[in-house]
Amino acid sequence: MAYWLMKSEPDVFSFEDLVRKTEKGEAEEWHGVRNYAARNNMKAMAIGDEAFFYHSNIGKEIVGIMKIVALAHPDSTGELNAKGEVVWECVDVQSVKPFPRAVTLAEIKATPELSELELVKLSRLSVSKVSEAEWKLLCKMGGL
DNA sequence: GCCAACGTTGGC
DNA sequence: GCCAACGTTGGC
Repeated sequence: MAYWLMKSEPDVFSFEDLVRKTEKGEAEEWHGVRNYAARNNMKAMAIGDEAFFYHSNIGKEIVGIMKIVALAHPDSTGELNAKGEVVWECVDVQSVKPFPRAVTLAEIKATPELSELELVKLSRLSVSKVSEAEWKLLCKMGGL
């Protein structure tokens, strides 16, 4: 079981949007990732892996937990290459639970134990890894 | 709105 | 295969 962190701009797709879909029994395709490192992380995901949902730009905070419900598959919004293949892939996710308290980027940066978090070190990576120790600490900071 | 970090592209 | 130019992301 691995842990991840995935970013979305909430005015495009927010955690609340994901909760609404999950309540209807639907899953969300995490489409639109156009970065190889992020794609490789998604290909490494297993069903049941959990991920933090981070609101970038607006909020800049971790707002909840989601889980991987489908392995990486071709991105339905992905462009085709010269051979007619879809280059980009993505996983499907559903919400698990919101954080009682959102954990802001400022708080994360102020926490020495989180100084190695990929969210901090590789700020432009939209799908990053989280270690088990980091995961537990962030859950605690989020009030879980 | 600016800028730093970083990925991608294209000329050589 | 190197590197400069350019585009994009995301924090401030």
